[in-house]
Amino acid sequence: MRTPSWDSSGLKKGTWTQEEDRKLVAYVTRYGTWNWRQLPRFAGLTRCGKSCRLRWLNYLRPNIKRGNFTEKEEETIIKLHEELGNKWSVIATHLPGRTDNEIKNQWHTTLKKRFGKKAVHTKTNVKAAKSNSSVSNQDKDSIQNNGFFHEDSPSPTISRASDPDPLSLEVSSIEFSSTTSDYTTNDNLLMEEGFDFLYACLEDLNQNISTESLHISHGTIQNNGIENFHGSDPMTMEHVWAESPLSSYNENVVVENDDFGFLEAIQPITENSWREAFVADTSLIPNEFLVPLVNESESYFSSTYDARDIWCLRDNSHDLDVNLFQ
DNA sequence: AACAAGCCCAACCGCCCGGCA
DNA sequence: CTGCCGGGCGGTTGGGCTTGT
Repeated sequence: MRTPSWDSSGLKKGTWTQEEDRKLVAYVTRYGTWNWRQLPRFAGLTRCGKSCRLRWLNYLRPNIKRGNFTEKEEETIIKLHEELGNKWSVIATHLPGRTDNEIKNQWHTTLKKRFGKKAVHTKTNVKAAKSNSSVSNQDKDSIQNNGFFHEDSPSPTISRASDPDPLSLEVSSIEFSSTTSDYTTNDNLLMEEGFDFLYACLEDLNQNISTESLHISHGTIQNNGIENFHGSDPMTMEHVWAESPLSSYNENVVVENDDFGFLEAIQPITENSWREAFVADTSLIPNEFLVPLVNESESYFSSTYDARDIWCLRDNSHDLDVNLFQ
């Protein structure tokens, strides 16, 4: 779309490349979106945080539904737009898998012309929509929590029986059931070329996950060279887990295979999780999923990266930006 | 085939709001 | 109370794509 360019501060703008997408996906699936502004630096991206956030929310996150809008979806948009006005994010909560941006585009490009004259909304009903909106915070959270649907949310699990877009990034094979908190695979899983690494992991994950009980197999976490960012005492996994944004979700999920520990991050996180101290537990990171911090010239998924190199955790741990952990 | 016009949508921009110190 | 920070949101735009001539 937009021609890549750089602004005065050296940040890249314009169309995202596949490589940038890979970096962002790899980083967010492992670490979540703890702080959008800081994230690009640690994900090896020369983008502003806002741009990363937008790219993730509108394009890369799981459960994004792409392709043409169905008649039913269009009806819903028209109806809700009559009711709510340009509250695209609110409307989006009624259309699982659709982003506010996509709905907005659909309205401006197609629906407005067809129904715009009919669906004139007044200031009054917009106001009413604001104060009386039937969309609860929970509904909003369900679509905003890192792009994942809250397990308590009424939002349905997304199924994509119709018009799948072969180019879409469907990581929707992970379905957060409202009752069992388990994973199920979706035979229709489609991955864009270049993301098969996630596909492969999801398959393996499915084989290695038990839903019976919570079981943490890790022992005491070493400080890994990061000192005092979370207290001076060595932390136990229980502490991390208790403080983890994941702790309130999918507590029945057991990751038996540490190799896929990074996929824990693909689960919903609490609203404030990004504000919490960032814990870089590199012991769980398979090298091939690490995102390089410094050297961008090499392959990002190369096994040549050592976790401690990535996070500057060897002898030069003092190089680590300690502000990140404050 | 070549060109123009319009369509479409990813991405950007600027403002707003909530949380926090 | 106030100012700062960071995410959310709605409006707008750039440019590739499609369609019409």
